[in-house]
Amino acid sequence: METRELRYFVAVAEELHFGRAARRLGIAQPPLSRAIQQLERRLGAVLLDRTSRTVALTEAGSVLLAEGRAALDAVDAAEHRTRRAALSAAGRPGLVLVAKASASRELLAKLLDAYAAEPGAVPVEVTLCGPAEQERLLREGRADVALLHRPYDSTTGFDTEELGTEGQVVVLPAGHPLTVRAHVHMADITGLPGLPLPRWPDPDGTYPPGPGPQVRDHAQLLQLVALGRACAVSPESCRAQLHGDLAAVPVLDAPSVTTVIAWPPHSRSRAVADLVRTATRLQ
Amino acid sequence: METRELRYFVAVAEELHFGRAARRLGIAQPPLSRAIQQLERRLGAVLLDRTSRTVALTEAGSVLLAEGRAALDAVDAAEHRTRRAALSAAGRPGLVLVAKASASRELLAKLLDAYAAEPGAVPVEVTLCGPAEQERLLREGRADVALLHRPYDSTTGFDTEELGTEGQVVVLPAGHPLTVRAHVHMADITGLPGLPLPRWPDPDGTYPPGPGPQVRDHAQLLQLVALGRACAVSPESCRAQLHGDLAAVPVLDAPSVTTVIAWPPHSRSRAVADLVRTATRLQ
DNA sequence: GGCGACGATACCGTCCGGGTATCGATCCGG
DNA sequence: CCGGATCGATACCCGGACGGTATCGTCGCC
Repeated sequence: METRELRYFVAVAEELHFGRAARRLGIAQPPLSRAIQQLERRLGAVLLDRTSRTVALTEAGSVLLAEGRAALDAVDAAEHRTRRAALSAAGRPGLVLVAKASASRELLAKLLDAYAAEPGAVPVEVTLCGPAEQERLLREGRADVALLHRPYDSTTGFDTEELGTEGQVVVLPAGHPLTVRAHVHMADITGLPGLPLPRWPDPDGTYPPGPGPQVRDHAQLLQLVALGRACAVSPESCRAQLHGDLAAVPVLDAPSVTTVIAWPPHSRSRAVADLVRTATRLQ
Repeated sequence: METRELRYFVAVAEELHFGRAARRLGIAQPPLSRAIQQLERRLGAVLLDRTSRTVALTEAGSVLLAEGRAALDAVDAAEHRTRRAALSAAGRPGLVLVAKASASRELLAKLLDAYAAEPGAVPVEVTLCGPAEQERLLREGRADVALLHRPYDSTTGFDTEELGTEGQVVVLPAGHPLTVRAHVHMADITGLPGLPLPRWPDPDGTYPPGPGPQVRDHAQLLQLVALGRACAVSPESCRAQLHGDLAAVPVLDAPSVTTVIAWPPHSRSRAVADLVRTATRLQ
């Protein structure tokens, strides 16, 4: 199977419309129809049920959609990592580490300092981004390592090492009645009048339906909490980032959050291995 | 990047010889040279240092070799899984489970029975193979789930659930002086006169140098032990497979072995999920 | 210094991927 | 019930990319 065929199929499977898919791919519709037919013939499988009005995925088709996306990601990753390897041979950027903007600044600083002190350390570029984006960057080979937070981030398909576990706190506007409590339970804060929990985007960038404000990152969220429009359940370490308008109370029954360092398997890079080793030795 | 280019590059990178690589690919040498040049131009990276006498991988080249192999595996996997999905829609084979021939028959039987009793269970085909082969089958999409043994098998890039941990025993010919002991340590059995530990093949099928007989599977190994030509350190559960000529003694300081069930990430199959859930509920 | 091995280059034919035009089927409005 | 619109499939044509053969340039080696 050629990646071209895969790209074509994925486009059609996502659009469920040959015309739109062809436009997205920048080709005409007839060659696309032909390519899909050829692919089906070669695989000996019907991938799409099509009438002249509708296109639907078959069982085999949805398997190929999922697997094909992963395969295309792997090919893209190979390309990006090769380019990056060529550049870093010619000079600068050694490693790209991606972390959520809300990640513990303390842990990150400690890690970078400790690694920089290692013999043979290479320059580390830090990319901060919203949640869910990290996974994509790592999968596509635009980053070498990521700091992820289980159970919120999926570590599926990556190698990981645990760096530490912490409980969670609820972040509230200063002066909220609950802030006098030594601790609370989840039941105390779900459905708090006027302070809904926020909605985070799904991996595809859309928001699940329901109440609560839509947020993209932690700074936005804290802003909303300070404005009295939301409350937030976050790892304890976020307390270091709270200012006077905000208060935090431990939530006893919230799932604890594990910070992990994650990297793509097949990574043969000594730099990644060194960084991971440094990270695991931190505590 | 097209998979054709990747396949070409991987062939050259493995052979380090354009002529041989071309023969392996079934094409002539000039088109291969051209294809590699094109790839290098498109990537903007030198992948191979070549003189008219030698070919060597650059840094970027070895990155592309590792990443490219993984990407090609992913593409092959997509193809195989799609074919299998199309077949299973048309009838039989539901899941392929791959286990080492030496795996605990007891656990395997329990798992298969329990899963078969689940509502909506599909037929499970069991493939037994030597160690290291499982990883390949799973990665290439020829199998859906595997029973692996940490730390011997690499679970890199797979999702896993632990099924249980057990200690190890040393398997000796019946009547050997050590068999009267209640337990031993590793130091007692390394360098045992006339009873070396065997050598297992590396993932590429070759054997590491050193003393000790070469073995491919557990049955071979037990045969050798019974013949008094080797001793073996194995998980406790192998005791169920020992006959009169063999004896087992616990090894206190051998690393304990964890049996895990592993499956490829992106697996959206309900059958795999059911089987895994069944497995984790076993104990 | 000449021979042999090997990768690069030159040149050519063919097949395949992509384009335009059109068909056939289905849905929808009147 | 009919005509237009929409959408995927088919027919046909063209250009470029891929593969093959012949040959060159270079390097190592006897």
